[in-house]
Amino acid sequence: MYYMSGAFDLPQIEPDGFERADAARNRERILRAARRLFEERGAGCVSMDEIAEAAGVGKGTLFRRFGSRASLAAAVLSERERDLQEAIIRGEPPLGPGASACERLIAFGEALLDMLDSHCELLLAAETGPARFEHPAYRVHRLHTVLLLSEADPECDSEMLAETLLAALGAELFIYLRRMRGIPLARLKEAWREQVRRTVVAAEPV
Amino acid sequence: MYYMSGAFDLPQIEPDGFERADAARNRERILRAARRLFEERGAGCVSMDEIAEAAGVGKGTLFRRFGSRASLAAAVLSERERDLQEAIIRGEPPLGPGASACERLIAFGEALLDMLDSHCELLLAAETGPARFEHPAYRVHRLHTVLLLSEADPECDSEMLAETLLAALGAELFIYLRRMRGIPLARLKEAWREQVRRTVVAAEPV
DNA sequence: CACCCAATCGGACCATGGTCCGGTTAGTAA
DNA sequence: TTACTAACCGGACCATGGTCCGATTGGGTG
Repeated sequence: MYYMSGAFDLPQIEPDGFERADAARNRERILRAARRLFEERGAGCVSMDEIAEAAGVGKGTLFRRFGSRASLAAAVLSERERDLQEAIIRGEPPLGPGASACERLIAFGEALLDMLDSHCELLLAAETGPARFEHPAYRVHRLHTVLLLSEADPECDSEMLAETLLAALGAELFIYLRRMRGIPLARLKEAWREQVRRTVVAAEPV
Repeated sequence: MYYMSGAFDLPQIEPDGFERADAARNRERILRAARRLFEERGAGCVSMDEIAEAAGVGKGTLFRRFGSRASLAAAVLSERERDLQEAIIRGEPPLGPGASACERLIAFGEALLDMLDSHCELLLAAETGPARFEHPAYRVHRLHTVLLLSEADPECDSEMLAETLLAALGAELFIYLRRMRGIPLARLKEAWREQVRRTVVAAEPV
């Protein structure tokens, strides 16, 4: 297992690990309200004011706890993200350990595409702003990809290749291809498989 | 030459090709003011109100002519874009016709990276919003990539591969890698070369 | 229980991208 | 030159993400 366990939580602003009772209560309220509204009406059609009101909380509180809209969306997604990370670290092959690096990378991308398929709006909301690439979730995806690429080809510039490969799994592109172009999920997956296969196979020829 | 000449202009809203004298004058004013302000202070630090004021024009006019901030940024970039398209269509190899598909694709990406290096903020501004992938400039880049990929490997799903390859040249990722991670332009170019080489070479082995 | 202070709360406030519509004007036709 | 109209103009207006700071309160301390 290459990762240090516990390093992948998706923390909010919890500097010292202590949280006052009212703060904790409000955080839960906000998350519940956000989850509900996002699901009911689509993440793109819910304003922060609405979430604050639905949570029975002031706007200031909302933003102090979660910092930004993107960050709130990420927090709402964190359960799903945790599941994915769990499957990557300790799950069955091909997503988890045991399969070849190429197979694992393909499975990882497909899992991400599945997640996009069911939560694309939320992911899109989470992917706005320059902090995107510094977010713990993205870091994990990147690290995972880098390690798999290095395993497949120790010579390659895995850090860069990981970055360019992951760019293909962005929510904006996904939504465009699926919604505006009507491309089926299966074709996106096939394209990912092909892309990974070519990127990796060129190093370790069949 | 695969493209129909003249199809690559980056038109604003010019429904019937006629433009009243005052309208034309204002459009020029706006473009000049935008170009100047963007250059002076960076595209990220100029608001639409400021541009309107600098152009001596009302906000309504600004938005009617250019539709959105992204669109205005694209319009300001259109000269550069036109040069690039010219070089692709009629320029010297390896960017223009005459080189192999792989070489041309590499040269194309490097040209785009150069453009990003000198106008990343403007490109970032132009790449916001869902209309991004429908913009004439992006369409041209996509078409060019698709055709080169098909040429290199007629069997591949060139439409999808083009989309995923181009995702690696997005302004957001570029800015993150260069500014926050401090990665030199040369390394980004090398990564692009490698990515293209692997994608294409897997089809037509050396 | 009384006190205290740091953390928290919440709503007024701000900046900005984008919309709307009543008033104005460029071009045309007589 | 005049009259007419479609297009254009511009600034008031709106929605929304995000900030600020005075008032409040949780919870440890004596």
